[in-house]
Amino acid sequence: MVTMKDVGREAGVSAMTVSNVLRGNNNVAPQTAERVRAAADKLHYRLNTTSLSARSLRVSTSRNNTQRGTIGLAIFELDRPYPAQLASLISQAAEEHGFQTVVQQTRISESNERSIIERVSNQFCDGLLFSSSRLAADEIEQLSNHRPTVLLDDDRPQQDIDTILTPCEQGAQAAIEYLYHSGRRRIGIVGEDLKNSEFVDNEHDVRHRRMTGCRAACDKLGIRWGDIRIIPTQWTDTAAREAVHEYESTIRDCDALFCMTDTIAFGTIRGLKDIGLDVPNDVAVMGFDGIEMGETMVPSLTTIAVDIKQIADKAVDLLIKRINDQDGHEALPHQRIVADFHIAQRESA
Amino acid sequence: MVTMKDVGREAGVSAMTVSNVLRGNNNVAPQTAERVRAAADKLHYRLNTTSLSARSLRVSTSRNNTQRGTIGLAIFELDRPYPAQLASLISQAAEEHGFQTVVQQTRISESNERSIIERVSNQFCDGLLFSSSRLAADEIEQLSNHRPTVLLDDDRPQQDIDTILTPCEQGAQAAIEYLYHSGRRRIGIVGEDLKNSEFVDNEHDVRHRRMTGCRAACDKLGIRWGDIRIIPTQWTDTAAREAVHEYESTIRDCDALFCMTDTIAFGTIRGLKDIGLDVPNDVAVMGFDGIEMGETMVPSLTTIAVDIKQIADKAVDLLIKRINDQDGHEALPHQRIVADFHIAQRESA
DNA sequence: TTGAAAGCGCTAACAT
DNA sequence: ATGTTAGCGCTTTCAA
Repeated sequence: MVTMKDVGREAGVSAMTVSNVLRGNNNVAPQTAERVRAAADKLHYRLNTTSLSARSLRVSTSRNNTQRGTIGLAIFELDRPYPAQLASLISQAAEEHGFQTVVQQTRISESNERSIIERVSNQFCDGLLFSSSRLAADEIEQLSNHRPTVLLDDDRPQQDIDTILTPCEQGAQAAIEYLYHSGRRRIGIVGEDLKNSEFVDNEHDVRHRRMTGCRAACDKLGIRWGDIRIIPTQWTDTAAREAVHEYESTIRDCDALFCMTDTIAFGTIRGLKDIGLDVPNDVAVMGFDGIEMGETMVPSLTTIAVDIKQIADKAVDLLIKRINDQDGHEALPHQRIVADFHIAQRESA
Repeated sequence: MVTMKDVGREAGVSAMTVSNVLRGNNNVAPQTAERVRAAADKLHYRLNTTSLSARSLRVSTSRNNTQRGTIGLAIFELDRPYPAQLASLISQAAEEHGFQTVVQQTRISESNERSIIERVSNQFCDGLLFSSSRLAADEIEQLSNHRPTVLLDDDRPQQDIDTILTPCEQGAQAAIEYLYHSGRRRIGIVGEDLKNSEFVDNEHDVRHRRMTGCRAACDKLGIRWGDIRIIPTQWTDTAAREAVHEYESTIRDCDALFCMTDTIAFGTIRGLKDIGLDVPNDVAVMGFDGIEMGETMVPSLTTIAVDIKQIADKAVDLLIKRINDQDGHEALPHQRIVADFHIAQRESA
């Protein structure tokens, strides 16, 4: 690495003069400055910014105004539409505040999450955004050395921490009611995943919360919960498609299916086509999330369209507030925000 | 800011002992270590990594044994299937080598890319993966302080740098030939984007390379290039759908459409449905990329299925080799690798 | 098992 | 106009 000392030696001046020249201080003789610039150029000198910050921590000079922060986002999957869209929107929201976002994939593994915090977030992020974390809030608190943190869709009752939630109960309830009011009476739910109980470790899980909404709808509408058909599947399109095949007889008994995510709905519609059922004539299909793809697909997807941009914006706003108020002067109480949604009424239901 | 000195004072030891405890060096008495940890916790101590790197620039010894590396991936969009899948696979490949991946979205903006390198990658990444970069290789080289870098899908002829490419020419040629050999004679191409020429600044652009493949196929098959219909559109599903509407008369003149990406094909199929054309009976549709969604959609998408996993694996392998051989002892020549593909023959063509 | 000293690259403050 | 000194928070080295 080429240092200012090296450049100084080449130009026959001290490192200090090099520093002055390179920062445009006008207390250097023009011809000296020219010599220094030539030397820097020749040696391919680059300012080492890390050493800069060591000083600027205390000094907080002009340079600190330009240097903005970094947000770490830990998300369970990068290659599914919902988390991908969320990550993209968060990245943009942060950018508008002058923050850079670094995204990391957890694959819903605790050890991955630990590694992310310890090896990356902890090293250089000013704040953390954790989507569907497996870690308890106090462990995050510990591992992250008390960095500002906002959780996404983690509704476990924990000690003070900010969290932003998708409207699981409300949305699921609205979906069932929508199907019912459009005249459907033999309703099925695709997406409970009892086989995969390792991921369902508490009743505050997204899955459970959506199920709770379904039950609430049934109670309200006077449907016996036992009459609802449940089609279990993992939360991917291919698994959902296979589930439709596997549970064909159950499916054929339904005139409407509520899928716990849009991705599941996507696979479900494909599965229905495979077994010769028409959407929405034979079976109405409804999703949950409101991913962009739902509008383009054939048939277009009626769904609980969560305001994903709102989630991104609020998460970033809140996190940046926490970052700027590290010492808790303002003592904003910890928030629990539930995002808005609307029913995107399209072709599939 | 709380420093090691502060923690040391609290625990009644020197800063050095604090450093040893916090890095897990086992040359500290257990009860002393415990006291130090308690003090650090109490004071909410945070390691200041900026000062770290100043030293480790030169030293890079023990840190590297225990701590594995970090790869920075800069990618143009997070919420489109192809880049999302690529990012996910790269992240997994890196994980298998014990590397953590941090993903950042460039939105194809030069200033974003600069900011990513300067503010993040440069600070703590051992190597960089740049997908469809707008920056010239030598600028990356400069900005990154000569960190190991592998480019993805950037075929500009540049001074020595590794690059991994999608098989644009070969794949596009194969697509046109496939359509021709299945009996289609009125072929259209969806996805040239002449309006958006700011992004087409050189003939080594992915767009141009795919077009080149199409021309090669025409030459080989004896089709006059002028007979090929071109439907311009931006590379998103919604834009493609609108393009179908806008160019309806051109479209109705076609019996086959080659779309420059799967996402475009997705929107195109929707657009065709809108104007009452059946896929594949009225119009065959073929895509390019091989994203997973293509298999599930209705109709399932015949496409040039690029071996995305291969791209991810090779990129990560190569980058890690470069990282481990920083001083160029082995002098592996710079690579230009073109990924494999196959034709995924499905319903749409 | 512990800590003192030196120094990483850079710059503010103070000489010369 | 130029250079010297000191010190940012941390770690390596080496002495106690």
